[in-house]
Amino acid sequence: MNDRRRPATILEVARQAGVSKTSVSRYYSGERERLSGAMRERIVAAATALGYQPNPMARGLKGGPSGLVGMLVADIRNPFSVAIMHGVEQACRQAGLSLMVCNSDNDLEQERQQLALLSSYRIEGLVVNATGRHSDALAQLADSGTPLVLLDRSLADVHADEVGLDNDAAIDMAIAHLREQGYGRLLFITEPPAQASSRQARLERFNQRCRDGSLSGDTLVIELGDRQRLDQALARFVDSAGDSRPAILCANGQVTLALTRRMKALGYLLGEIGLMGIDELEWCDLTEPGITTLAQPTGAIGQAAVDCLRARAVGPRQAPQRATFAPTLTARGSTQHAATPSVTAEPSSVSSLSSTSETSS
Amino acid sequence: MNDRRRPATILEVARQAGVSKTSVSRYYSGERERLSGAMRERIVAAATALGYQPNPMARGLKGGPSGLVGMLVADIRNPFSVAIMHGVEQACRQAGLSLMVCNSDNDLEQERQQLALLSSYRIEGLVVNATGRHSDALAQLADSGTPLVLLDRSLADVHADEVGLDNDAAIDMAIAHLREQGYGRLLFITEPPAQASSRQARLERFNQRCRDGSLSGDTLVIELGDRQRLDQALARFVDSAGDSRPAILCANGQVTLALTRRMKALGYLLGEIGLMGIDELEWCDLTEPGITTLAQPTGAIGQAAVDCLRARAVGPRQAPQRATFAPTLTARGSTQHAATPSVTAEPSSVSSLSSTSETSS
DNA sequence: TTGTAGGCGTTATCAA
DNA sequence: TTGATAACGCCTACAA
Repeated sequence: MNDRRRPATILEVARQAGVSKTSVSRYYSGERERLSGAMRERIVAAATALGYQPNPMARGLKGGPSGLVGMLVADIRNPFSVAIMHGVEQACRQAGLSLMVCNSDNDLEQERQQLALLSSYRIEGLVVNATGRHSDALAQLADSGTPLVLLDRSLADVHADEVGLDNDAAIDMAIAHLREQGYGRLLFITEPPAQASSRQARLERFNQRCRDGSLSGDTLVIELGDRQRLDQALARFVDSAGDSRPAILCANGQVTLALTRRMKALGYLLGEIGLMGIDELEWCDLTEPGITTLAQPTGAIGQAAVDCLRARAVGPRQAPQRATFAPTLTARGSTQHAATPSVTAEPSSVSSLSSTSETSS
Repeated sequence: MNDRRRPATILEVARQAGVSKTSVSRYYSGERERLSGAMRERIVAAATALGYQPNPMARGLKGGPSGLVGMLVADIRNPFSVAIMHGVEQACRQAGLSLMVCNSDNDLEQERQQLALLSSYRIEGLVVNATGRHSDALAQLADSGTPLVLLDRSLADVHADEVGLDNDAAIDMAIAHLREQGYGRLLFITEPPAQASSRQARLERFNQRCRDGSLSGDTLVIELGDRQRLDQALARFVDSAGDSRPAILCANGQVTLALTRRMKALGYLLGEIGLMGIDELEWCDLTEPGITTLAQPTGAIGQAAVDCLRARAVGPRQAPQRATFAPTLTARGSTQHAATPSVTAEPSSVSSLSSTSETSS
């Protein structure tokens, strides 16, 4: 077939087919209808013989649609990010779009660069899981008209759609479950919320529920690396519980992981001290007695993100939208103390209370 | 600054600076030295005022270096793939290269498309974790001169460097460890090796060691979804052990996960029946009594991949290279039966036998 | 239905 | 040390 070092160009196809560049171009630009049958045949023949494939760079230069969607992820090693990415990808595929992914690794400078790279490739939309700090690059991109979707974050100064978990619902579900299970004293643990709006939202909601209800709750904001402080806080919290049963609510999967580690290491009994986390992790049913989680519907979130992009690509400039999704509760042993007999029989049998209705606010 | 909808072009910068396009181009193409001080100043001034950034598309059209490296991953949801990706990324960053990632989701057609996309963007190199099946697209890309590195796979008909685990060493280390721990009867479980060369290599080595040694071993090739067959095979294996202690060796992280699930569900005692897996997973120390693993040095592997790319970009056409890395053994409770007292004291204290010397074959 | 010509933003060649 | 000009591969008026 194509033995040349360089890929075939439209001109070569045209020559080989004995037609003009224009006709070949038309064939590949969705105007096949306007070509005669004979013309089409000659073109296909020549193109396949030469192994021709349109060069997106040249295409992009001219300003046509690129069929490209970009995704910028803050931390590729976070399983939650990966799950969302997979959702976005499937949605793209279904829509005939290609997805290119960059990882900013929580580095602002990286984010700048990746953003520049992505935007320079004439992407038709960008799905961003921002590092959270203020980013003028992002704002600029949004202003330039590129459809933008913010995942699990909202940036005050950036004009963009937002898709993510219904944080209020999540916190409420968690609290309700923990109280139902007989836990009277709660500790909410989160990484520093800084500019990460979803962390803020969860923290705020928890605090709010502490204030307005009969809830006896406390919060701990902590850098996950600070093992010493975590251990101390843990001990203090457990001691302070008094008659109430203590339970811990983890703001996300990373926190759940860190906390499970520490609790195991310090010999706390899961369930005796309740443990529950936002984000489902593949090992939650493997570590005895199983960890209760609130799973985010990552597929739906990814799909929604792409939907936003496409809507914005077509329609006129609308006000930023916001789509939130309720999580799914999977109750396991970590929120079940000895005095509460029930699902304990089979470790793998879990009660799954799902509520995946879409909401908007 | 730049209020226009469209990003500034080199021509606009040139005009504003009162110089020619060529000079501006030179400034951004690493030929700053050849410009006079005054010229440089005018250019920077104009460029920053306009917020100018070279357009990679136009650059790519002309054929200059793109500073872009592509990575094609077969399964983005596999933590091992993600770990390697992170390694590749860090190496790229260090080398001043940008990385774009595509996921083929184990789909051959997807792989084709992503490949076309990536290659059309004039990437300077491609790191591929192929789906494994024959891919003429890949072969073509390699022939076209794009530096190519195959991760954890080798494709007979593709001319490319290969980087991955030293599979023979890994199997040998695993077997040695298991025997040391007193396990006399071994079962190696793998997903269908089909075209996945590393699976094949591991399987073959295990078989070979069975034949030439006093090793009493068996192998199971299984589709992970087939729970029923897995359970049966498990039961049969355990029954067949007789006097010897049985242990299972998992070919990769996915297998380890599936097997841990089943063993827990079926009530087998980890350690009583040995369990060990290639690939380290974040929960291996969390599920009692801890799972013994052989961790791949993903950072080193990623770095090596990028090194290959760069070497090939500079140097002349060489014969394909092959770099393999030895894994790191982390012994945990799953390969320690009651009769063997030792590390059991502290769950978090693990004995780590590392051997990260690079080898080549 | 088909073809011609010009331009997208950049780099490379050649001349000044 | 600089600048004019011709590609690069494609798309898109416009013309036939």
